[in-house]
Amino acid sequence: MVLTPRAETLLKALIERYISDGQPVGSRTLSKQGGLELSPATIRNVMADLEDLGLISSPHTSAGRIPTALGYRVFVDTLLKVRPMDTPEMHRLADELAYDGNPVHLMESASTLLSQVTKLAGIVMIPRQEEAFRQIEFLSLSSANRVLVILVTAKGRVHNRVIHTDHRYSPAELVEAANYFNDTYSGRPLGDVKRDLLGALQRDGDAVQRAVRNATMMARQMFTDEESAGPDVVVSGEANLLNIPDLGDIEKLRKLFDTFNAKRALLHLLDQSMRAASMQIFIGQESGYQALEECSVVMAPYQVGGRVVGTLGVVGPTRMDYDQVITVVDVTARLLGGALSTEGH
Amino acid sequence: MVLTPRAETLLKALIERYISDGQPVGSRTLSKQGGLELSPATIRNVMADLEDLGLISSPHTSAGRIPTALGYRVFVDTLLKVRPMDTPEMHRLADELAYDGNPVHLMESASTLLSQVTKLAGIVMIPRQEEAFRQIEFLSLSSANRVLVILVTAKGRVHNRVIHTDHRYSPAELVEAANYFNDTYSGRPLGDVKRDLLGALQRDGDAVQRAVRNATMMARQMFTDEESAGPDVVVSGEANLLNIPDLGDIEKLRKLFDTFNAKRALLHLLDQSMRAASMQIFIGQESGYQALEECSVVMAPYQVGGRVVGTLGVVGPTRMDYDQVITVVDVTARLLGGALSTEGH
DNA sequence: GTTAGCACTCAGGTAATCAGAGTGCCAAAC
DNA sequence: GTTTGGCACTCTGATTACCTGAGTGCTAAC
Repeated sequence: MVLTPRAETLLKALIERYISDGQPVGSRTLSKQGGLELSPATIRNVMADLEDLGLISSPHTSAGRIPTALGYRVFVDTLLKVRPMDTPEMHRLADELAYDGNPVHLMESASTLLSQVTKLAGIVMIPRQEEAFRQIEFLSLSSANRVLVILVTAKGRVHNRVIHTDHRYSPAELVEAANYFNDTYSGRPLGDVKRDLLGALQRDGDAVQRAVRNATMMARQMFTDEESAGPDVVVSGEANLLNIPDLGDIEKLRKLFDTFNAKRALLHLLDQSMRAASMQIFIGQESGYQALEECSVVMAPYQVGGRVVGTLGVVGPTRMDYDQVITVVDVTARLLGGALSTEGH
Repeated sequence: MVLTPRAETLLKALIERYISDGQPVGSRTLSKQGGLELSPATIRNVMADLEDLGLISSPHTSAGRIPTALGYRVFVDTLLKVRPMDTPEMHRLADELAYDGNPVHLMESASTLLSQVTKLAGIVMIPRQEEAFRQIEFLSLSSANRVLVILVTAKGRVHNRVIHTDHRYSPAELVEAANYFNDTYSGRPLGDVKRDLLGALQRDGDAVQRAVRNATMMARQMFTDEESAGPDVVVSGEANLLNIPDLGDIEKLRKLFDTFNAKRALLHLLDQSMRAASMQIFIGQESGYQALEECSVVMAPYQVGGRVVGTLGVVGPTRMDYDQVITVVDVTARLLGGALSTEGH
């Protein structure tokens, strides 16, 4: 599929017009504002070619043409020259990203930012990275037989949990238990630690010292159904999608909202985007999900210290302002990565 | 406004019919299945009376009648005999309420439960109660100059935060600081503690011992912009509302979704419900919020140990199945209270 | 290759018509 | 006096017919 330069500019003009108007675009309209000086008739010829190539189509005989998914694809891949965002605008965005030290809040803030600027739905994935064990502490609570277990990971994330014990431990016992644990497992991935603990269940002999047994027992409770769940997703601005006439069919909207709630499909897309390590755009059915068939998804991974740690993006109707969305997603990804790397270390 | 018994049963029949059908109800329909043996003409007479009282109205001359907000009010207050839920059904609900020890998960679970059973939107408020201080611990992290502050409240909730210090503290210093703090503030409300800390800023003289100064400084960081925010709200099942033909106007839906996101209106309603200490029902504009004008809200507070600690409910169209919703909300409130009070104590 | 002209198609709006559902009211029946 | 049957009236919603405007494809001329 090779397009003449003229066909290209025509296609570009048509798509841009359609994106801004939402109406099928006819030859006359294009002839007047398309930039190139051609009569409607000529334009009709070119449009017929474009239709043969599957880039545009007409909803019915006597309406103008609208881009197909393939048309958008070509537009996005080869016609769209994304202009870099000017610095003042970028600073404005950066200011919106409130960082209060809590990474989850930061993600939420990024998601709202995306949805507010684009007027579409913003999504941000918070990956639960496989972290390494750093330190565990057992803290006796003043009420009987309860111990607070605090787990600090190598990245400085803190998990805690109150567990019930069969008897009251002395502070000394607790310290001893913690020491054993910290010596043994420091630096090991959490997954390993967990596996070990479950294995320990079996080989607990009488031979093992009490401190070890105590530590094992308490730590095991800590790890039991600790949210080992998958990564988490923040979605915001779904309500924006209600505004969009393209998604007129309420049934489609419903499916979309269900998808947002289920989040499985989103996770999959986000995951793909993680791997891709650069911006990805899914147009229409390209995402492979029925509910997203009339939607496009623009996603970009964000990095901290050169490593991809998560991904974010925007979901909207196929007819979205790709130009704007792409820059905003790109910039937000960079800003988010930047904000995260200023996190204490 | 006093209704004859006949008018009452008629109103009841009409509303029940309208709730299940969604169509304006005419005299013929009512004559056939209304329970009472009357001709359409008679029924028309009674209906005219009901209309004069403002309990029902007709969308236009030749449609049947539909209940007004006032009509629903009377229906709910005096006509509806809510039957208690049967125990097997109740157990089924109880099973849905998964309690994994995390109260927030429990609330989310309750909200989903509400929305799934009623097919409407469920809301649960998680009040940030004013808690009392119980215990604070400072834990030296292996990386330089970072201390993990752990705060345990009287109710056993744990907050933690990593703070940066100007120099490295020895374990002994940390213990000393914690001891000072625990001795001084044990049992005091968190608000007091916070106030004290901010005050301490001023009267920090050289006279004060080092341990005290250290403790104050670290604890102050802990309390700084600790989410002192208001209570939190969990909303789920909003997507259910997309299904409902009553809210046909997409603009209204949008407003509703915006309201859910903003949550301010909800908080206010929930707050009212907290005070009321028994179930409350807002029909149509009774809630006082524009966005909820075509909605009803059914809320009930839930209690732990006889004290109201939060409130939950359902939002749906004015034309909702009040009978079902009321029992479900009631039962869920009791279940949630029950589940919460099995929480360790 | 480009353009003007022309016949053709189709969606969407407007108006007219019609059936169905329901009401209000009056007079007769109970 | 309450209830009922009957009848004229009203209004919605569906169906149909019609018309206009926008747009196309094709052909022939430039």
